[in-house]
Amino acid sequence: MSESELPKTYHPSGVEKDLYRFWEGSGFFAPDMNGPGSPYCIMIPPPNVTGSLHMGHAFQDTIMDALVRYHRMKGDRTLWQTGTDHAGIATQMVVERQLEAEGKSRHDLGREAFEKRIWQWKESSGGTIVQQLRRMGASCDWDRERFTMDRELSRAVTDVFVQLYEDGLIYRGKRLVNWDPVLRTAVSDLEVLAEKEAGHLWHVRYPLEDGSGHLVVATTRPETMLGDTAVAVHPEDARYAALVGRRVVLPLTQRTIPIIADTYVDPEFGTGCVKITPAHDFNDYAVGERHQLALINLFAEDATLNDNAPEGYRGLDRYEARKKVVEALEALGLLAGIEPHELMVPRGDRSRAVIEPLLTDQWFVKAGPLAEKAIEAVEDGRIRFVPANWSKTYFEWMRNIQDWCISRQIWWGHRIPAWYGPDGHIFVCNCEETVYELAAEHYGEPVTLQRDQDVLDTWFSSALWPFSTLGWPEQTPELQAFYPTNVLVTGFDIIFFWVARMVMMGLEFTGEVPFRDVYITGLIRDGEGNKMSKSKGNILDPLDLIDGIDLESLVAKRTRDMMQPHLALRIEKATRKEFPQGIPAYGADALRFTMASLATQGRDIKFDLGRIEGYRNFCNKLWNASRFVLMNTEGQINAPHPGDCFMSLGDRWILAKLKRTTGEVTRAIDDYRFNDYAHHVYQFLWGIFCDWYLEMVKPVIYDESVEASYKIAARGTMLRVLEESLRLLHPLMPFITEELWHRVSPLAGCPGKTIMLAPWPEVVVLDPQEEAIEKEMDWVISVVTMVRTLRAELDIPPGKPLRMVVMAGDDVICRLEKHTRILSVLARLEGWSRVWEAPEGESATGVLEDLRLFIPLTGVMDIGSEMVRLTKSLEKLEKELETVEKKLNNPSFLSRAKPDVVEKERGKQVEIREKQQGLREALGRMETMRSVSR
RNA sequence: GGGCGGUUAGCUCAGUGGGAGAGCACUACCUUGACACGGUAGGGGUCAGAAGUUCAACUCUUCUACCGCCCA
Repeated sequence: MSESELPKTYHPSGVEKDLYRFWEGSGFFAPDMNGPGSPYCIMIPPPNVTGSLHMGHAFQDTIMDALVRYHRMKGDRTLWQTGTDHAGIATQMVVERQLEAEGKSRHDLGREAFEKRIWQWKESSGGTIVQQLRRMGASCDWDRERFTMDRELSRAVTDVFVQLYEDGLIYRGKRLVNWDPVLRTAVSDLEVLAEKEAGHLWHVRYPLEDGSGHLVVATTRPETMLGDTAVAVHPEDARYAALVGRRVVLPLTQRTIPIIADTYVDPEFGTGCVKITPAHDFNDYAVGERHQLALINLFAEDATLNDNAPEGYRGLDRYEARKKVVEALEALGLLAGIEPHELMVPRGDRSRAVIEPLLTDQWFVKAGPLAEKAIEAVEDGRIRFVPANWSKTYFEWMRNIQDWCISRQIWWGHRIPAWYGPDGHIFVCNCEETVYELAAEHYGEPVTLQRDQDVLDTWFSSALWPFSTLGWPEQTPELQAFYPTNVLVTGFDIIFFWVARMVMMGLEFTGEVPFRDVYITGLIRDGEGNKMSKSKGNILDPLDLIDGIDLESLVAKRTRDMMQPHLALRIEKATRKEFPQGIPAYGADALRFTMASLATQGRDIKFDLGRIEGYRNFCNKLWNASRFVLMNTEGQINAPHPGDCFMSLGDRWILAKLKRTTGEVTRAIDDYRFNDYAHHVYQFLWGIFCDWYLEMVKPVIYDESVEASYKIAARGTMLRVLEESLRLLHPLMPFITEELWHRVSPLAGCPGKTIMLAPWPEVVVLDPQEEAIEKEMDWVISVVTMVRTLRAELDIPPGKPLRMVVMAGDDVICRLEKHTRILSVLARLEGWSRVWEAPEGESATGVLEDLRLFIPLTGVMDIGSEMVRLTKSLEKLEKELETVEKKLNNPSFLSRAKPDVVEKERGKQVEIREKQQGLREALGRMETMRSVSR
């Protein structure tokens, strides 16, 4: 729709999808590898392939896209590398659930068929999130999309594993790890969430071996007592000092165990006497190591009791066993008491199962040496956290880093490149054929090898993402150009999981940091500040904000597939109350702008629907402003670069303001201050361009008596300013700016295929002349505002034209003469005349510096209300004067404060006094008038 | 227990060593030829509390209260 008029309201749904197709189809997202610009690269934190877009993604993707679009416009060779993560456990669970629905398990299929099935699933349903990303307007280079299980990336994973193994940084060992008994795999400590839950504290009597009495131990897990190998007390606990070194009989078993002293015990907690179960508790494990205690592993991999437990307990689930142990103790009279107790329960972040510390053979990355280099990189500033405070969190974790358990007992993921010989000898190799040769060499004859069944933690491959996606280990042109990348945008919740590990791996394998800046975003919460979660039913789907959704669909969506169906009713009720009309379609631009405007550093975000509505309105405002500009310029002569002599003060002023805004906006983006970016561009377009400039233009282009050259200059200016501000806004609101730019840019004399590749406006400092213009216009605006205020406060109909009488010096009169047209139109004045004394009759009075302004209102004015108004103003001024004079009467202030500050206060004093003077005179006249009329 | 952060207008939040800001909400008026998803004007805050540094503190320091997050 080129020549036809724009509709009165902006409808994002009508343009977004087409524009995105146009961009993607035209290849605008790809970097020009041979271009002259400096490289700029952002790696997307690869979303989980099973995932769908949530508010956190929408937030981070907005920021990344804004940065990328900005740099692309600046002429940088810009790459936004995208892709997805294979999400081992999550993906396996999705497909297993599908199988379950068919009445099958993955074991029925077998490993190979199961993996094939996952690939099939990935091809058909794995792309949800990348399609949703497109709806956000994300300008990633889709041609370079990667998946962590791609052959090239898998090769990088294997190479890294082999090298770390050869360098002694990966080892296999039997250690206590976090075990998920439902998924039956090890998980890393980061994948375990400790949650407060209600439980009990059982007090159990352990009889002394010599029958001379008993100790009472307190435990939250009585079933593990079957694996106790000691009882511990604090070495300085006088109550038990005499008992250390003696033995107790472990109830329900035939064993006796020692009483040991260890500072780990908190004498204040419980009885000050604790049981030590080294195979089932991380702290006890450490105690056991210090005291060379035996490890008795009680659990099978599904957390049922194994043969190390006494007969009668074997095969029981851990909670059944707990019940039975407690009953048995009670029967023996060994249960001293039970009290309610709140404890931290470790749960798997995927399965929600209670995690069990379990002794198993696993692969580990020795993190210490890697962490040292990673700490240095942040210390010496090669990597910078934004906000800087996050570096503390990073250091804290890095300095207390634990070895990383990287093996998982699942099927979906990168298979560990390790083989076992007949005698258990380990061969690690990046090539299956070579490993047999190695083994043959080792044993002196060909042997059969058993490949390790485990796969690697998904985060292992994610840690390589910044370079594996660019082709590493090959030295590709992409790797040369784009690594190290410029900035990583991510949430604080994965600093440990991902950021820290990327730094370690990046430094180890490329010798370089993976990124320069790490911009850490807050968490998006709901309007009340709660985390958004399915079970709370307070999730907002970014796509629903873009497209809108009716109430019934929203309710259905929020209550679908509930883990706890009883919550559904409550969620439905809350949803109906919060969104009685459903959610209107706000469009991607409004959502993005909202995200940016809320993106203040170092703070979580309560998502406020009022904001997105406001920014939808902003879109509409921009749309209509453009509509106005187009209506008045299409088919007209519009000088693209208007000759100076025909430009009005308004024209020069808006250009100066645009210049200032360009500087502010550019600085804001460079500093990752997206809220400032949003604010400045919003303020400029709405508060300055629409509210003042376009209103100033109207009299010029509508008034037939105005000479054509001035009209041309005004039209040219408004086109130029609109065109340039569309470019300033484009990184945040790509769709509407593109749509408008296609119409505006040809008229502005700078047509192009896309605003995406139009140049970013140049930052230039304002010259003194422009600053003077700003001041001049500020004054005009003050006069207009003063008249409007008088009109409003004295209840004069806004449409009624007024005559203004002024009393002022020649220079002010001269100024007024210069700006008569603007003043008359914007303040709705019929005209004005000069006087040398305040007019006699009834009139409203305003004072601006040395300008006295009177609006004669004979017979119309309510003298009483004018007196109230004047008195109020005077009271306010009196207070202001008081604070100013307090300072000026303080000798220390005069001597110690900076001269310009003192000068400023003096100026204020003069200004206030002038104004007081004028208002007092006016008040005096009112009083006279009132007494006369009586 | 250790670490980090927050407390500013009714709500959501910026801000800074020298005259308290925005958006939304609110009040009054307005179908003015871009826009009622609009216009004009306006009301509203002892900047959590206390002490200190300073000529000057919402801003810097210390303490207290409350709220939140991470780690143990």
